[in-house]
Amino acid sequence: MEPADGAVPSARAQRGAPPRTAFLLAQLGADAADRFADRIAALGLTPREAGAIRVLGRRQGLSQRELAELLGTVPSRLVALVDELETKGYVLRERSEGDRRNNVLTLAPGGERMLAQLREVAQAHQRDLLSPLAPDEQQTLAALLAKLAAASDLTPDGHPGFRR
Amino acid sequence: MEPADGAVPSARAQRGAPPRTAFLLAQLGADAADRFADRIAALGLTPREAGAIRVLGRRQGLSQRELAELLGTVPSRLVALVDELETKGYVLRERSEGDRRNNVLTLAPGGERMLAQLREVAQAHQRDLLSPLAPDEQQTLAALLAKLAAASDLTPDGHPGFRR
DNA sequence: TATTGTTATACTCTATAACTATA
DNA sequence: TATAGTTATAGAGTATAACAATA
Repeated sequence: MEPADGAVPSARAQRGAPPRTAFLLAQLGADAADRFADRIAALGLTPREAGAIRVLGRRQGLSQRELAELLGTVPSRLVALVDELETKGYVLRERSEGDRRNNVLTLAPGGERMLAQLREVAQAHQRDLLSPLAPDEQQTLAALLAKLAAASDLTPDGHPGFRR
Repeated sequence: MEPADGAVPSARAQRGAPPRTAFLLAQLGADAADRFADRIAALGLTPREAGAIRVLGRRQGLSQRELAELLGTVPSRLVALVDELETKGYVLRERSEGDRRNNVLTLAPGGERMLAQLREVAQAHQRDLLSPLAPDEQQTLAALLAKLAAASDLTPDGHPGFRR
């Protein structure tokens, strides 16, 4: 009862997934996050820092509260994070002119360069991660994961396993 | 090679997965782990406790060092964990007669009952998690994840996202 | 001397809530 | 009074290494 290798013998298409599939998903997801964390550690970044840079690359001018919301964290935790990114030259933090209580966060030139490096690292990471699968299998997996994500209420920017 | 439902236009089968697939895997895996943690919290268990019970259900008589190894953690962290499981009546901790330095860990009757409950919870969890997918899609996903897991060096008992 | 379980210490995270400055 | 950012404090979690018992 375990050919399950070639995938989807249509005879038992009714059955759904074998018992440990949700466990596997969690295990592989955590492993993927760990491996990505290792890669960006070589760039001197934590997963959270990388996440902040990635978000700011798409939406410049956020306030710290807005960024905290998008990252799924709390404003007070952003202080040290932005401090660090600022001293590293990746992020600019300026007082808003309209409402001087707000900070306006933008990517510094160094942040843009780091973002480009991050994209390359992410690409290499994904290539290695999915290399056991053939290209068409990779596309199938991507489509199925996208379907699951669409059905859940995960935000595109939201934290993945950014707990490290 | 079947068009796996709505996905995989075979014209671009060469291309592999779209850019954010590894990110999605990490995000969905973390979400799955969180949701499972919520469910077993209703049973009064942490993910780590559930993992220990699950492992002991398959391999009775482990020492604390062996269990630590299987769970991917450190012996000193097992002390409080086993203390808790013992007082809850799920695990028995006895001195080994052969080598009195070792503890022999087994599931108490209450632990067997809890294991049965855990299996039901895991089943419901997976059913809900994968419900956005049709049964044949679920099987396809399971096969692809299994292929990835086989290619990596993840142990069957190893910690998934058991960090909570 | 080496190993198992245990304990103790220090260190890192995190959450929570005060505090300031603006509005 | 309310809000954005900051700071402070306390709490949980973890790693590391010292320790006692046994081999």
